Amino acid sequence: MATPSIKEVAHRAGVSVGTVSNVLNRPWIVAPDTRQRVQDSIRALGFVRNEAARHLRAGRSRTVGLVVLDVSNPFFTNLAEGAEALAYEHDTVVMLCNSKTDPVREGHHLDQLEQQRVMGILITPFDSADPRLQALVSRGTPVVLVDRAADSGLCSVSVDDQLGGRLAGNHLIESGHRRIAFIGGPFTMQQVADRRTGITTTVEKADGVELQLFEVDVMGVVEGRAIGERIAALPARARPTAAFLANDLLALGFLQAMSVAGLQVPRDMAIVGYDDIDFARAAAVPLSSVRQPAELLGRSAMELLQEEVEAADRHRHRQVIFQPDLIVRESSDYVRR
Amino acid sequence: MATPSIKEVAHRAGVSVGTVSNVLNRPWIVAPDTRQRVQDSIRALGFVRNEAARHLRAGRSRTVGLVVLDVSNPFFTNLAEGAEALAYEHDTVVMLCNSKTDPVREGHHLDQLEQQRVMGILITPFDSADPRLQALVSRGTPVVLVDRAADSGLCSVSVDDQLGGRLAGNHLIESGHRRIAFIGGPFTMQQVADRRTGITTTVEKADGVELQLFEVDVMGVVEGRAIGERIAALPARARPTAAFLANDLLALGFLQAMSVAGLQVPRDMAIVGYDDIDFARAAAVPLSSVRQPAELLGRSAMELLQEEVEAADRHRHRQVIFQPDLIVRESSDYVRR
DNA sequence: AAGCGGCATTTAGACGATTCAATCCACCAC
DNA sequence: GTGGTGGATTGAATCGTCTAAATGCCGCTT
Repeated sequence: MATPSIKEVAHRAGVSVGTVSNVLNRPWIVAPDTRQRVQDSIRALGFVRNEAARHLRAGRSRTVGLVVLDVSNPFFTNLAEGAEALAYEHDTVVMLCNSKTDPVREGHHLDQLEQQRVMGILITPFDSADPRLQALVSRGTPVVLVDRAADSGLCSVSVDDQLGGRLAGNHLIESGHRRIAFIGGPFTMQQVADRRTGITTTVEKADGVELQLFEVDVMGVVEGRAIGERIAALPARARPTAAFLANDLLALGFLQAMSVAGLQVPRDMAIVGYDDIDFARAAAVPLSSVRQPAELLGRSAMELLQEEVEAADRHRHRQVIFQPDLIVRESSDYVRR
Repeated sequence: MATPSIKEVAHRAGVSVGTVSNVLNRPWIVAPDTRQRVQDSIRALGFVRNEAARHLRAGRSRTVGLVVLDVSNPFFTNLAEGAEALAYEHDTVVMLCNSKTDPVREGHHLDQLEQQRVMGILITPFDSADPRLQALVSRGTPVVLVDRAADSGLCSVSVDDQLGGRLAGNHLIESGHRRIAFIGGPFTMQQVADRRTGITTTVEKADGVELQLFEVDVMGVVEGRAIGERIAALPARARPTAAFLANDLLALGFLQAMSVAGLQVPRDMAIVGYDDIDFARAAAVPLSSVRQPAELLGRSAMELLQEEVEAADRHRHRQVIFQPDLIVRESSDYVRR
């Protein structure tokens, strides 16, 4: 009843377990007729390899962990698809884990992955300085940071978030905005901090532009809507005329709040999001957004990991950085006099 | 250098491996000072349990596979979150796999999961009659169908898709539409077939209403846009005045195409989608949609699986069916005279 | 006929954790 | 002093697969 093992396959084929294993792993060294007999036996019994046993024996698994901040953010699922595409070619499996921007959940997933002795971990960490991450690495699990630059101690694949912030900032300032909101969070997250730094430096260089900061715990549609309501309720005089949001989910929620509050986008409020997810262009008012090459990020991260795993000793950590693009759509396409 | 094993922990603590294992699994039977010594040793060496070994010994893993049709569809990520929430409580891990509506990829994932001897599999299958699925089950892996009703041979959690189709159909007919398009695919997928049957029966009961069918390979934004362009190009006389799309991604793409083609929604074209994903209400024209309780689906499926795994022998397969709700928003809120 | 090379196959440990029967020891009762 | 009791600990077998070394076998050469 239970799944048959290699032993039963061997018995039925009248050979030893070693031979069966050879058929499975180096079929060419087995005599053709023996091979045939074994293969028949495998089929007849419905034998399925036991990955746990292989893994135990081999000492390393064929699974890669991918820990992202939010699976319901299309940015991360696109990223995951990129990673998985490459994994597929290397006959490895991707285990997608959702930390929900929660260090506790993140830690839990890392523990699980380490116990599974995964080949390696791709992670968009909540905090890349987390000592637990360091410990993980020092205990021998290769880690590649994704969407987050590492210092020389790790491989990483990221996008220049400060540039992203500057692009958005420049665009809004050039469009004549003088009160701009930056919305994102938590500010301790490097991605958010960098995007903020980017727009901050731009604003500081310009004369008479004020930047208002709004922090959220989680960057989802709901939070964007909430902040939007708060801002819409401000007296027009104090209210920013443009908002730069640290991701598109926030921006979409924010946009909804504007429409509910009866504010016109982009006339009363210009909006720029981040990530350029597919839904951005389908929004009520098509959303301007800073585009990141999500799939490429995932793919490159996996590439670096494969490299590290295979080269093992002579591997040098690398930090790959991509450039973001600003995509201007209707939501910010309005020049303020 | 390599991760230490239980043996080294035992040696350092001056006890046998059995004792270490006891500290890990039944700490209360170990004398307090011995326990302390072992725990210190564990900490000092940075010992991490080897899941592969545990699994091999135990014969069953603590992982559940979840195979969905499209991870970038928020419906499925919501569903995944529901499943994972429950898994978390049971100290099990969810492995999220993306079949991309491709039987080959689906098969590949099932193979991988079976090799890993997962506790069980939750799957939204491409084709629930697939003999491979049957084989999998007969070899002993518990399977629960998700978003897809099973016959008595399996547990399943689904939503009444025919009802969903009828709700959409009634709504559109009552709004005065006489030429309605149904768009989805592949038609061989049960969910799609049922939604279609639902609207078809409704249309047949009404006088003088015509239903036009459009089939797509994959239900994504891109495909929706393509079909939208095709339909927008029809002469107004032949063009349907309303479209019911088998998921929201299609609907969002379709909506975009309407706007590009200069057709007003809902006046020139009413639109009803399916799933009611978060983005539906944030769309250019807020989208009417048939809502499915995605998280609940995931949660319930996991519940059934846990039940099957634990009760083992005295388990009776159950088919849980939820009811969908029609959410009417602006995209179909227009009565045609 | 003995020896040898070469191929096909077998044998026998690992791998790391779990578990259960067996052992050990201290203490108490008689 | 003997036997018993019970709690703490140990030892050894086991899970399924892989692999390196060993064996067996055949035919060929010398």
